[in-house]
Amino acid sequence: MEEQLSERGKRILEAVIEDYIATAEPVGSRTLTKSHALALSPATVRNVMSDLEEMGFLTSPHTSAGRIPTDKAYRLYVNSILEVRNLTRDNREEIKRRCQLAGKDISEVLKETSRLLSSTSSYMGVVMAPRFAANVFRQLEFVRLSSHRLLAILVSQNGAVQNRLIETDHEIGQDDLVRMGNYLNEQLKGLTIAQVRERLLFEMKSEKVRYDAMLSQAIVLSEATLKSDDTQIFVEGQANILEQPEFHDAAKMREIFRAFESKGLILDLLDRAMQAEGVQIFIGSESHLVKMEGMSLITSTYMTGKDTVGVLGVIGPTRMGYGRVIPIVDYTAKLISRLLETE
Amino acid sequence: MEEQLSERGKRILEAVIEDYIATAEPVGSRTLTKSHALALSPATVRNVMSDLEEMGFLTSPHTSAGRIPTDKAYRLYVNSILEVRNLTRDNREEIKRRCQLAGKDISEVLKETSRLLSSTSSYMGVVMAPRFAANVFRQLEFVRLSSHRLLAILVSQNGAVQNRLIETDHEIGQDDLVRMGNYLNEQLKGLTIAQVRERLLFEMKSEKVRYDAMLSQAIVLSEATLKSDDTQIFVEGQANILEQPEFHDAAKMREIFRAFESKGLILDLLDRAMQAEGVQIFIGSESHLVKMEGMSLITSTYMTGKDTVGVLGVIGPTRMGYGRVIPIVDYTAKLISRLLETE
DNA sequence: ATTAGCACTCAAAAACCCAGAGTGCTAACC
DNA sequence: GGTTAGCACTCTGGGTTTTTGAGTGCTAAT
Repeated sequence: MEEQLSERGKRILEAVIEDYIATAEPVGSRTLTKSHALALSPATVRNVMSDLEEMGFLTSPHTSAGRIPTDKAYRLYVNSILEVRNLTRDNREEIKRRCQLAGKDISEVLKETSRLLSSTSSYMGVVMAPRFAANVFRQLEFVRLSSHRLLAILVSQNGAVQNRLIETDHEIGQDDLVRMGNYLNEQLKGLTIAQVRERLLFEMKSEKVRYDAMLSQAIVLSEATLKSDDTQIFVEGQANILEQPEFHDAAKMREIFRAFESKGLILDLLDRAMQAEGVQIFIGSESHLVKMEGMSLITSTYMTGKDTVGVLGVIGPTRMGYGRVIPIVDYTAKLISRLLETE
Repeated sequence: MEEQLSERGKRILEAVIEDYIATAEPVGSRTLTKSHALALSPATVRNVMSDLEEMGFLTSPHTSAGRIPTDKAYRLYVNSILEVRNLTRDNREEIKRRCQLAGKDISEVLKETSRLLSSTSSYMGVVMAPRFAANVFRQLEFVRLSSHRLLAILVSQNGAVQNRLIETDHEIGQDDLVRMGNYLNEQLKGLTIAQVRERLLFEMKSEKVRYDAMLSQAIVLSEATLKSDDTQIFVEGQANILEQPEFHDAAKMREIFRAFESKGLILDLLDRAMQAEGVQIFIGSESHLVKMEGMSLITSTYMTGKDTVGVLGVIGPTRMGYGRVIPIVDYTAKLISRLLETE
């Protein structure tokens, strides 16, 4: 059944996919012979297309329309037919220009990166901030806001900052805070955030801490700081998606927006993408998420030094310009990695 | 020309508005007499409606459709007809429950507030973070990330945090940073952020600093930290807007999303809303922004202590449930003010 | 002043028709 | 054999026409 795909079959499949990517319309034998210079008659093409349909690479929405590629076809396409174009110099320049971290908040940089991805690809950009837990602890700082309220600021090696408001039962003076801070910073130096957490839980039970009210207070506070590691995700350029003809229909639009409103869905996907290093492509139903039907995701991980710390990418319709977008994602990820290098 | 509106006229106008709010369909004399128990025949109602149209309170999209309220009508409605309902206990409880700042990032709290506004109103929630420049300086902290890169963390009185990555030319040691920090914190205590900035620019030129390389370095660094006060705005629940029948049409949807993509538009509006204290309502074209045609904005300022520091609200179609939404916005703003109190 | 009655209007929905793009099949062709 | 021309058939989308029904404005009666 699964007979080998002939060279000609491939060529025609490619042509169909490219036509469909360009027009978003089902493509028929006739149009195909015209737009692509295949030295074949429509009738022949029809036969081949019929075969491709049988093999599961094409479907027709109804009997007398043209045919559209299936997810399986896209998969084949990106795996073995597509040749990735190089980025133009302009593109590269623009990306470099807009990924500049000096003088900015780190999350601001990531948001800008997301915006950048969206505007250069003209689909949706998505960036997942470095997972905090995997980062290396750098410094913990307490700032007293009022008698019962203080602010904990946690800084990681690569410059990511998290802060938490903390309400305390007892009054705490500024000098207490400084002492606590010093103690903790000493203790926790060089650990990853996840390790820090373990350490704190462990210390909570130790003899020494048990008899020092202030220390135990400090531990409790920093524990509070660490829990709830809500990973930040930046999704930008949703309006771009609305431009795509396949989503012109209002109901579909709404569905998509609802889906992306809670970041949970994307988080799942990106988490999965982080398992492997480098560029990855999820096509439509491959993600096994119903909501992602008709959409593809191109991601790449980025790193600081040797550790994969995050992932970024582009979400668009399955019918997206893979050849154009893949290098954008790839290059951007590499650039971010370079920027985040701790030297 | 501008004759006085009769009592009956008001009653009917109210009925029209309420019907239109409920159905989003032009309302005719017949339907009106049925839904609202007016002891009048359709014909009479027609006459009155005709008068209202002449006075500019109603328009008809075409001759044989019902009528819809104009912006002017909404204005009259919210000013002198509408009676604001009280919040239900449930509503109040939910708002309280979800506005909880302990253990969270301050911007996380604001984002959640925005989400809350959107979900309780079922329109779009919007929150503008406290304008940083107006805040009172609390602490400035430098963290050394690597030999040429450091992180400046600026904390304001109410717990808002901004941080910036800074690249330096010369190498700077950790102890230098501590000394700089101490010096600056001493100097800048109690000033507003805006004043801090002025002060720094002034100090840059002073004799004392000119001859102390380290100090001048510190000044330059903190200047870098302060510039670009990008006010954060949180807009949530855009998908809610898509649910509204008046935006079912795809082109309109896209337009709205494009408009809100750059936060500039909203920023303008919110800035204006911040001029006056308390709840404010902008109806459709009143905002003089073409993009806001067909949309209304209900805002309220919130404060820490006696100072107005930010503004939050709900954006929806002009045809929105004012009576329901106004108290939501009002209550939320008050709650946030309470939470931000420095004690 | 109010209302019943009536002729008139208009947009939206339904019904209808037609052209065009596409298919599958068969038979001829190289 | 693979390829192609020819043909009958199918379906969708777009345009036109018809119908329907809610709504209006006016006039005349209450």
